[in-house]
Amino acid sequence: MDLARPDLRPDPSLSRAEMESLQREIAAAATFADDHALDPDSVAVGEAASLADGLPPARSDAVANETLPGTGGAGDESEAPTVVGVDQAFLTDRDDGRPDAAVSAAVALRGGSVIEYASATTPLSIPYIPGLLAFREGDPILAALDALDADPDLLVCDGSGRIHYREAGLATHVGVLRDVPSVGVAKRLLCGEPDESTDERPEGWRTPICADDAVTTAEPGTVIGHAFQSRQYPNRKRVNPLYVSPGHRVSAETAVDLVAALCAGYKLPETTRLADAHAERAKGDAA
DNA sequence: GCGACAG
DNA sequence: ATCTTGTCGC
Repeated sequence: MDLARPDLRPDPSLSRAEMESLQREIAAAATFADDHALDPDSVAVGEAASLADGLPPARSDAVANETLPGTGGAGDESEAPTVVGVDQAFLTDRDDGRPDAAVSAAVALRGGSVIEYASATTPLSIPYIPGLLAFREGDPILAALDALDADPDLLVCDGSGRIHYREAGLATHVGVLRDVPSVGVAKRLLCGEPDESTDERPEGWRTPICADDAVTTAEPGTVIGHAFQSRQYPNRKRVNPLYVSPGHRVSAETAVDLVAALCAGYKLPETTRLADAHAERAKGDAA
């Protein structure tokens, strides 16, 4: 599976206490600061993909991904970073409470357009438990990333990163195991407290999420993410904000700037919309 | 015991 | 997350 930190890979038979302990190690190994200075402008998506008539085709981008013989290879500044969105759908046996499987999708974007789709189907180990989501969805996500040829400069995960009881949400978990910059985008708040009320805020508005008593590994008041109003209707009922947090190697501020740049008129960033749609397609193909 | 709890 | 119909508004 090519993990950057194989020592932190969860054993399938961990107890709950062991999973929580591993999360503290993962959080300790995580960096909640910008080290490679990903520029939000370089990942910006101009126009939203229209999911109405199917997913957009993956643009062939083999040349840009190739290392030319005799050339340096690393870090071509003229090329836009590869941003990979991951999401999953689940298969349930209709018959009698049979165990289900996760269908994970990874979609790679460069310069605002899709360059590759990948997916993987993985048996599920544990049920959903708040705070332990990464132990259910982590391996399936890694499997989808393994199926991807492109190598990510940034991962966008469906769920929290640092906004987590032990600062080790799904985005942090995956980011640390692969040692790749990552951000978490959640539709609901797991823990922490918004600085200001999130009611009826205009598009583009944001406020810090500060650690509260539920966050056991951080001083109360530590900024662990942001609420971000990515979308708002002019005349209609309110839209809930997104909860954006650093996964790994990204600061809270940059995380929300990156997600803002990846939004193109919908509540969810394009990476998430496309990964969600691809997971549904793959699920349908399986069934 | 009660409340809170990503996907 | 998943199971599902209609409904409102741009």
